[in-house]
Amino acid sequence: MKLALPETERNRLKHALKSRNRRPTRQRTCVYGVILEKRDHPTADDIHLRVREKLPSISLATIYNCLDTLVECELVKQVHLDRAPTRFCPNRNPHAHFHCRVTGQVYDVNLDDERLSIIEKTLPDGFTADTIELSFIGQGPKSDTIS
Amino acid sequence: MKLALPETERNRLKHALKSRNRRPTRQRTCVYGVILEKRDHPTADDIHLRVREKLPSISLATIYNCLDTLVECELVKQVHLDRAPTRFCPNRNPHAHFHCRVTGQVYDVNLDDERLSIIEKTLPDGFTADTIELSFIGQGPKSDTIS
DNA sequence: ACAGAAATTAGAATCATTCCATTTATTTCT
DNA sequence: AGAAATAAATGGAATGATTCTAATTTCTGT
Repeated sequence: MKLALPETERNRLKHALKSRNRRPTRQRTCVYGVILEKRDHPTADDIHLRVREKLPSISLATIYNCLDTLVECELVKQVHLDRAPTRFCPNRNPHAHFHCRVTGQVYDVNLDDERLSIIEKTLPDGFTADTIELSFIGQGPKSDTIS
Repeated sequence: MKLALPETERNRLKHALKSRNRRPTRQRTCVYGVILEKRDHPTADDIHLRVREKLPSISLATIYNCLDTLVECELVKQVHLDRAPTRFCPNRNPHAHFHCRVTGQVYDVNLDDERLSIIEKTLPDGFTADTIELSFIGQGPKSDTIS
């Protein structure tokens, strides 16, 4: 069973888990590997399908459990778009998301410190945010129509 | 049955509906009134409870229908926080949301044009957004602890 | 190898939301 | 105004992502 998880990432996972007294199980490693492999913001279901190619008997509940753990460990972020199924993203840098109405694709949009601090300054006195979620909805570049 | 919906708002509703060939029903008027009355970002369920004080036999399905219509008419915006129940907001100006972890309260945060355009410029070429969603999660001012 | 703790599993339960078929209200036409 | 046509409201069933539960399996430390 090849997990194809690069050394760096495998170590990151191990350390993040160990520091929280969680075990690096086959399932967790594989779920993390799948998320890193194709960074297209898959849903839990997508991930389930992909992981099953490597661990055919893994259950959806386990996928959810693993994802919860990875999110706790801050290795993976959840992406919420309306009330559509949660998507998962291994990009650990500050970034926004762009949702294309036409293709349904989700893109990461890098957020530089400059802009980030401008956005933060929007908050009135007395408010402190530990998380900022920014998303754009519109038309992406691959959605050009022919007509 | 007092609907307590100010003239301006009542007209806004009528016009918005008429322009889309939708009818200004008692239920729609009342739902809109309730949302304007207490701007605390209620859920569909909250709204159901409040509207029932005026229209005791209104069904939850109708609340959802009315809300859909109001959203279509751009009189009301949906606010999504993780996968928690959708909340509704009659603030039609560009604004962000702040979610307090401690109290669960949701606040509107005004977004000036300046900042808005800076945020928009984050998008790479080829992307055009018609909607921007910005939310902050953290501690609000009323959540001070005593300890 | 053993005891205790942590993870995985299948399936049931939850719950916001949507769908459906029917009834009721509103508008339009004459 | 009254009838026909259209839109909306209604209750209940259905959906579907996610969470929970109880039982089994797998680790870890001794």
